[in-house]
Amino acid sequence: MNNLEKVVVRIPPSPTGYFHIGRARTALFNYLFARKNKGKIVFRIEDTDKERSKKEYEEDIIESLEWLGIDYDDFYRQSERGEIYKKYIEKMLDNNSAYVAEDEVIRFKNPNRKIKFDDLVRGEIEFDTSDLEDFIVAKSINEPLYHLAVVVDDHESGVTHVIRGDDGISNTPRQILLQEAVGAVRPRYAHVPMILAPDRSKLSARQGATSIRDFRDKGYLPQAMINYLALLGWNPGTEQEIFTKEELIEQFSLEKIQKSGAIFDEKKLQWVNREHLKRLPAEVQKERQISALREELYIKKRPTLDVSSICWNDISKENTKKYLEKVKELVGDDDAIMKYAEKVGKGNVLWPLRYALSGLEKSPDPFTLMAALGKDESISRIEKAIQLL
RNA sequence: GGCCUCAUCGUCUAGUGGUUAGGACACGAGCUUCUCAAGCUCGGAACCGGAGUCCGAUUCUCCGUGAGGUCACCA
Repeated sequence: MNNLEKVVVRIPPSPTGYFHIGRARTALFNYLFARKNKGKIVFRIEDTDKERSKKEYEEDIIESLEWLGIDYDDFYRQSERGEIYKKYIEKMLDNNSAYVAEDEVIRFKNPNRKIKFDDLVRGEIEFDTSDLEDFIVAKSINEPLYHLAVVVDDHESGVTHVIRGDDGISNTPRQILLQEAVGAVRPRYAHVPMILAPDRSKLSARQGATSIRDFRDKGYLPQAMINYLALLGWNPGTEQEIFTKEELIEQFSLEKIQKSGAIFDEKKLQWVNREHLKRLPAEVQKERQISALREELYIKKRPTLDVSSICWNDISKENTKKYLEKVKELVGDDDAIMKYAEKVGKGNVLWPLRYALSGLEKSPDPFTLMAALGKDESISRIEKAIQLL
């Protein structure tokens, strides 16, 4: 790449399913690379297959990209570009690089030669295309197939870098052949490894959450999602693990992309998410925590308390009862409760209070619990504990 | 099966022709009167195998093995 060339990348999903994390990560790498190099991003919907393409999926892809914060500069659908493909098919028929076979489909005339290309993440890769048959480029003059549509669109959009999943490696020689047949410039290729399921098999919907919307629905932060996705198969060469989007753009480079596939680990995603949560303003954190808490079982349904767990350490039942009665009167005034707790011993008051509210040895702090439960329910739970004592 | 690609802790990874092979997540242990599903400290845990090159290979080469991808009128 020389300095005069403007980088153009593409994000080309096919609307045949919900936007999954593998495609999202490839989209992210394209995004980071383009933004880092002040380039352009073309977002195109590959919907040449009319049977399998659905509007619902297209909408999901658009929403998911927006949620992740991956924006783009140009947008189009292949289904709206029939005239353009037609022009190229005619050209190929004219220059004899394609022909109409007996079965009426349009086939590419394979020149059967060796194709070598320099992959930006894997180095030199060579194929012998005599292993391939005369593959079909269009069902008819008005119905182009994948390989042709990709080559034409990349050419027309001036794409300079094709950054895609490594399942595209074996498609590359075919596409290079087509580029030569229609007189298109060959873009630079970068094949990134795939995201794998825990058993190292291909990720599929059967293995649980795999689409971006699943993670959005679970409450993950978009900034945590792109942070974690970026780290799967790429690293900055330093020990930094938590990044803002701007930092990712700043530090991204294709050279640091890994060659082998990576297993998606939700545990680590959870950790990255917590780290991003900590960086949010305190009020926002509190609000999020409270609304997440309301979904918890022990908040929805009153827990059963174990009498022996109510008192803190060796504090007597009588004293604990006294503390809880005082706190009961103060519910609604967190500062007053805290002041009281500091006066008579924080653990003496806060442990039984927290336990009365949650019924758990470990839980969020009592003030957050009260906020999630509301004043009335908090008071009844405290009363219940007092009764037991 | 043909072709292509890949191979460091359980997972994500750093790294080098000579290192106590580093970090993070997860896991285990311990500590902590409690705004405790947290925090802190400590710990166990890896260079797929075999040849070759070399004074010396985890690192370079070759061969195995394993894994993945791809071989559609899908993309």
